[in-house]
Amino acid sequence: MAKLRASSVTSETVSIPAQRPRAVKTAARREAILAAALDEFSARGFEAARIDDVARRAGVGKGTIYLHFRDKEALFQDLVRTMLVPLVAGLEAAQPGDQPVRKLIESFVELFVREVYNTRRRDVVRLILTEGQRFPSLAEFYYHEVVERAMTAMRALLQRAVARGELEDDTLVKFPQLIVAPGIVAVIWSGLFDRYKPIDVSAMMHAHLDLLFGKERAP
Amino acid sequence: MAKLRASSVTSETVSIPAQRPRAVKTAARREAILAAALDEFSARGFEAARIDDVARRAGVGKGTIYLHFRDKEALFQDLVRTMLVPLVAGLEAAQPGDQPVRKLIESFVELFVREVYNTRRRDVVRLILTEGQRFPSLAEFYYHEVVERAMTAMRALLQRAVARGELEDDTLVKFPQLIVAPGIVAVIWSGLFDRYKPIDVSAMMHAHLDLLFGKERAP
Amino acid sequence: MAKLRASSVTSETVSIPAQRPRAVKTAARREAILAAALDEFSARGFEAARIDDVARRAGVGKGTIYLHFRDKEALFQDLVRTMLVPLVAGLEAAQPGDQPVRKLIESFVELFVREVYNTRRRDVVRLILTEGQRFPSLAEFYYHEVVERAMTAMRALLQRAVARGELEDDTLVKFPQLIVAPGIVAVIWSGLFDRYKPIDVSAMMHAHLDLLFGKERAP
Amino acid sequence: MAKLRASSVTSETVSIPAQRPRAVKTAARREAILAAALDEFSARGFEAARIDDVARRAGVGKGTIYLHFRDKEALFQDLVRTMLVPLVAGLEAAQPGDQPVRKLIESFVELFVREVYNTRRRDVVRLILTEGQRFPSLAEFYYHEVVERAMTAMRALLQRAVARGELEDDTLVKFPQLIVAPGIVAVIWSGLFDRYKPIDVSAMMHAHLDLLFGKERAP
DNA sequence: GATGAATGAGGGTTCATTCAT
DNA sequence: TATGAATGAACCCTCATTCAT
Repeated sequence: MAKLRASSVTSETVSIPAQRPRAVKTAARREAILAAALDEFSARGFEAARIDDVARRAGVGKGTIYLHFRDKEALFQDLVRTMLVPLVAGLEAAQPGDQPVRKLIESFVELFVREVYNTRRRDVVRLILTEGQRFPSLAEFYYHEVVERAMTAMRALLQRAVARGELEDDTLVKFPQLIVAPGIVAVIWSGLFDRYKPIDVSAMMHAHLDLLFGKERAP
Repeated sequence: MAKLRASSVTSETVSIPAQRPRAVKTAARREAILAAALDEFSARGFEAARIDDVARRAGVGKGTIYLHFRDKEALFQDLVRTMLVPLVAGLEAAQPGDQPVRKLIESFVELFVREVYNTRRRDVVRLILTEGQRFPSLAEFYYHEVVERAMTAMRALLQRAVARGELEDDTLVKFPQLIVAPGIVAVIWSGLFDRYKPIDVSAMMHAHLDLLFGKERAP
Repeated sequence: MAKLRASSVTSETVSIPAQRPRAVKTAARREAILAAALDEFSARGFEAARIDDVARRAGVGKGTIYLHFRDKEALFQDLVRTMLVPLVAGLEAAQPGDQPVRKLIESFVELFVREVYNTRRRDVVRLILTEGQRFPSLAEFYYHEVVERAMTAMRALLQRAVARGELEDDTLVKFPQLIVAPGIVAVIWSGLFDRYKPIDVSAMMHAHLDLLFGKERAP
Repeated sequence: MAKLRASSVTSETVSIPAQRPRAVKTAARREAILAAALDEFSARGFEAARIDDVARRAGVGKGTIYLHFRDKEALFQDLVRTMLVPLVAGLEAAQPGDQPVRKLIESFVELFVREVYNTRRRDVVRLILTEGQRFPSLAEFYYHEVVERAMTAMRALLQRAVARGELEDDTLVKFPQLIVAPGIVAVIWSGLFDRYKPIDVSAMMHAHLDLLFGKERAP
């Protein structure tokens, strides 16, 4: 599981307003803008979010945003890419080793819960799901850089599970989306219905794995 | 399966500009506006959609829209409710009879594919998923009127399946969302990635059922 | 004083929806529209008043208004002329006889209070004062048909008062507006400040006459 | 009379587009907008005036207006208050000294003619008279801040005139509005009828004073 | 670099007017 | 004659983007 560590992913902004080299201050500003943009885009959607509010929230002038991002759309796309690409990198670095496939997938699920669902990245993922259609280049990027690669990796893994007898047949190999479907649903659900009925992602996803792989024996 | 027919749902507008009573023409106009609105909202999202374009597409003057809907948001919400509520009614009318639960769920899945996924209603569902967060009243309506009721019905059904021995345990009873998750994912996917890799919902959902209930014996 | 009666001025609408000759019904409708228009124009001003509200208030369809008046402005101008012209006619019919001038002017003041200030005509006068500037043709009409004629008549009267020794000099002959100024002010005041401090026009105008002509001996 | 000087009131905008601190330019812009707004509101009335025209006339972009004023109504109300409040302050600073009351009132009349009637403030006053009814908060402000205070001051003055024997009785004390009535009428008249018969306010108001206080002996 | 005042295209909404019924 | 659904010009206001300071 340690192998699935997404190391470079925990970039939390720390602001020490003391004397720092220009480059550092610039980078910090960029981070502040991205964080503010995530807040605003998540709360109101891409179109309704106002650059003015992003600036205010980031504590910078409106013009400053345009020093870092060409326009509103670039800010949006950079935001999405900046916050998800490192994660994907982490994913690809994962070494199957010789564990049972189910364990690996469980690790993956836990990584998702820990590093995505329980962080701001959940909002980024939700933005892709909700706004992606209006940004074909983003959808394309995300498809080729994330979805396709993840599915390929997944398929290899699942194929191995079939070969090992961990899975009865190759149904999942054909539709690896089924593995992540509950995660997607949880992200959507949390945006729409959490106030009415919060969802326990971790429990749901493990239940899901039980259904796919058979119930785990109690430890 | 016939019992899951959603009969009154196929209202397609046909325009014969001949002599028709005014009421009919007015209703037809309303339908045209709703259809155009669905197109525009789906293509660009709520915020970016322009009333002007809806009007043009519907073949009416801009002011006419305001004779039928208080404002842009009312148009959006009416659209969503108008197109989904009849379906829910159909769902609730479904009689379990004495069929195996799996058959019932298959019927449900097929109804979804036929009456939602393969129709304009897929776009309506997608609009809820993508815009619902910005319309709390819509999310609330949809949660109480559709999600909650559907989950309750589902749970009863699944409970019966457990009692009958059709399901090994009550995992699904706890997370009935898992039944529909692939459907949700398919709706999202079709908006984002269909151009890169179209998805076969029906096959995926049946594969999903195979995983949950065990593979069906070949017919 | 009886000579200043403005007889044909009390046209209050009475609606008997029974069988009436067409012409009568048409005229009644016109009256209803004018009455409604006065309400709306007075309450909101010419620009802000909506034809729709006038129609609703008059109990007719919106289109009906256009059967009686060319457009919104014609409605406004007809309204003003319809309700004031008969009054002016009454004024001109006044015969000085041989009464003291002060008595005549008092009669005039009382006519104003009774037939203008205490009736809907006050609102008409206010509309002229507040909207007249934007309707040059109305201002012109009103100047030539009412103001100029009234001033000429007034001047003749005042000249006589000077000749008779009822007035010390010809100051008022030069500025007959001074006679009516308090009436104008009262009309304006009643629209702006009556809720804070209602004004007693009659008392104020008689006080004004006392100042101009000397205090009347107690009766 | 010098005591009634309304000194800080003659702020005419002078534009030297040279190097000026931003604050100055911003203030100048605000003034330009107010001046343009007065033109447009006076010419067409509040409702009919277009923000676009105000902007064009002020030589600024449309959006600029909204940097200075919340909306059209705020622009209107700020305009009225900005241009009259300093004057009222001037009024209140007036010291009666020991002059005859008539002299004081003459000074006041002359101040009105000089600083109101012969300036743009006449248009502001006219706007209050013609639009005030539709802006209750403005009417209220104006009543409490100007009318009421002015009337109180006036009454004190007139009371003194009675005590000194300058006035025969307290008629004017009861209706101090009679003092200013000709001024109000002149403002209205100038908007409606000046093109047909211009009015000599100063002469009219002095004639009015003659009538109230008795004719002045030639100097 | 950083700012925020200024801009003006754009879009939601209103409402006078028309005209088919 | 009477109606009110339909229209679209008009207009207020917002907000992404620019640029002088």
